[in-house]
Amino acid sequence: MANQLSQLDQVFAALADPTRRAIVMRLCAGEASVGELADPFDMALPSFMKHIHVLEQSGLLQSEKSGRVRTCRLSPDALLSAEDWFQHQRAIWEARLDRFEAYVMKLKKERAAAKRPSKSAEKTTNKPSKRKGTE
Amino acid sequence: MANQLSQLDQVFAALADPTRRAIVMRLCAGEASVGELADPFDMALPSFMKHIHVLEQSGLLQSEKSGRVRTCRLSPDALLSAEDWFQHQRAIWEARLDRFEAYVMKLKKERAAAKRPSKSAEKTTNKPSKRKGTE
DNA sequence: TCTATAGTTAGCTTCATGGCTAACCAATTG
DNA sequence: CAATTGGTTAGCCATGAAGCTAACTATAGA
Repeated sequence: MANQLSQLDQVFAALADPTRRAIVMRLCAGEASVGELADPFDMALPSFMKHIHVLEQSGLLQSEKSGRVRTCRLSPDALLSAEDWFQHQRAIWEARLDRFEAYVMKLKKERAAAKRPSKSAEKTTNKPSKRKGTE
Repeated sequence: MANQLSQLDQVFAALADPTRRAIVMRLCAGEASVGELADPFDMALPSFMKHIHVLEQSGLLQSEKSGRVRTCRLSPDALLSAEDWFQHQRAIWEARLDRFEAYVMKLKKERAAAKRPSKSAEKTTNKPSKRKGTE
């Protein structure tokens, strides 16, 4: 678990660079050699290889050399684990937001009840307001 | 679009640091002051403020000062846009994989047909394999 | 075998990042 | 008013990231 966090460090750091993000996007469409990958970029090969290495060390990329050509492919596990992190945070955030909404709703109701106490007062109708609206 | 990429740079770079990821996770549970946020970390306040600033500039965090206390909250748009990036890549990757699977399936069928041409080759078993099981 | 191709290694610059201390506002509070 | 609290600014330092060139290795092809 603590190990995974350290991998998250590397995955996010890898994806923070536009060149590396472009490489990942390209590899989503299928495997390619280093030369093919490097071609669209105006960059010396050693510099480009550093990016490949960063991606490989982060676990986002696997490569294999046969003859004199190294073929790279995406290894999606790291990508998925990063995506999971987002989904987890979003779940927590949305749960909190649901609670907050329920709280505001309760406040509104109490204020309304305070404004016209002639009406049936503290009704405390707990409307869940489940708001699953994908947004 | 190109503009968004530049924001992705900042968001991913911000999330590459475990301290900042912890701040984001904490803020998912609700807003907090700088002091409250900094408390669990063994770090001088100016250093910590740099992290806050990085998060704010990436668009992940909003803050507001009232009196002498600055309150921070998460602004989820940046988080969502990063999550969108992952989902987009995964969609492409899965589409490619489905095509690849279909291709392998076709190869298998052709090989089976070549092996025993007497039988009427199996009907095109189109198993979509929609792989929605990821979660 | 000779040459061109595809990567690789080594070593160098430059700049950003992440940390620190010290000093400095500006609100609260006694 | 004086002291404390909460944050801010300025400036320093060490490390690492991102780029380059030059030289090298090893395979493929003529």
